[in-house]
Amino acid sequence: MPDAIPAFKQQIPSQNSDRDILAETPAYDLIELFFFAYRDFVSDPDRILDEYGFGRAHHRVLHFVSRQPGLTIAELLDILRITKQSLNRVLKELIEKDFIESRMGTSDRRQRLLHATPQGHDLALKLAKLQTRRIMRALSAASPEAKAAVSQYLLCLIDPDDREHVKQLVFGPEKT
Amino acid sequence: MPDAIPAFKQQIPSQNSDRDILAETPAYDLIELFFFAYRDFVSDPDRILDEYGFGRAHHRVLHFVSRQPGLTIAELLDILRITKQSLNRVLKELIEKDFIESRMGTSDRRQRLLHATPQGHDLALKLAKLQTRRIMRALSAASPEAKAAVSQYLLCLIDPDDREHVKQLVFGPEKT
DNA sequence: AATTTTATGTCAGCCTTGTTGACATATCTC
DNA sequence: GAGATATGTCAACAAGGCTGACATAAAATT
Repeated sequence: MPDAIPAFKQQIPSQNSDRDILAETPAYDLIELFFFAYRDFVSDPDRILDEYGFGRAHHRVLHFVSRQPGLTIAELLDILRITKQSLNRVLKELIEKDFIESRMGTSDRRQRLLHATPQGHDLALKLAKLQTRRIMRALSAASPEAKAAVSQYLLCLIDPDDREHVKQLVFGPEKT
Repeated sequence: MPDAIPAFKQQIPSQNSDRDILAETPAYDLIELFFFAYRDFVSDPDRILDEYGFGRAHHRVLHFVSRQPGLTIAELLDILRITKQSLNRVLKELIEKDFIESRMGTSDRRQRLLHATPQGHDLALKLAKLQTRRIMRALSAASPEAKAAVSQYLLCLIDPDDREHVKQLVFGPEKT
């Protein structure tokens, strides 16, 4: 992946006080904007999920299953970072209500390969479009390079150990 | 599709495909990156809060009270968008453990003006610095204009009705 | 002065979604 | 065949949301 242009990458090392201030002065603006943005970002889906008797936990599961047909339980647990008991509760409801189906693995028959049903895909898409509308509105108010900057920023907020994994999930397998 | 006002029904036909793609193709990358980034962003404070017997809810309350000494209950409820009962549960604990103190309002004695104690400010600052470290790491991997782009983006993700309010909270009262 | 509205506090109970621990089953691997 | 692995399930608990009802003091209105 393309690194930042070296000339822009570094700070001015001449003044230690600058570095200290950067390290020690809290970035209240970005901390708080992140909170408010996330608060509103998840509120759109919430309203619709309510109509189906689902919550945010159902949304996360449905989203990733819809995006990656054939996802296994273990992979899903790794993405969501919750316990299998927590996952199972919401997954069971999604299966019972016919939004997700669970097929036995072919190569390893212990695994469950999760797939969204047509109904499941519809709901997932509906919710994704809602959030996309909000995103597009925000991007359209910004510069053309904003999207790349925002993606890069969000990616680097993620724990370094996970970054490659997330990149694969989000942008698909590398073509190398 | 139901009737629309004819003149507004469609844009210039030549650009319809562009607009449709923008409106209809989900921005999966930004949706998912936002999820993963938020997941890790809140995980740093979580570890420390645990040592104090606090959770995320306590963090939010302490953060905004520490940032805005003299905040009232009503203002805090408006920021957090939770019920007073939910707020009261965590606020009571923060007051009992001497991280926040509640003073009677001077002009309106029904109000409670919330202030962080020295201990409260210390913890709030510690957590903010932790998150700032993550933010700075992410910004340093990006272009110099990234910070402005990210701020702008996050701000525009917020509900339009709230945007001015949040701007005031985050950037302070305008000098006009 | 009496009434109404507002800001806050509190009790009681419920829901969602996270947790831990223990145990069961089928299947794969060695 | 033995052990490891992927998943399912039961039970209990905790955090942090919610609603509804009711209480109090102080401000605002009439």
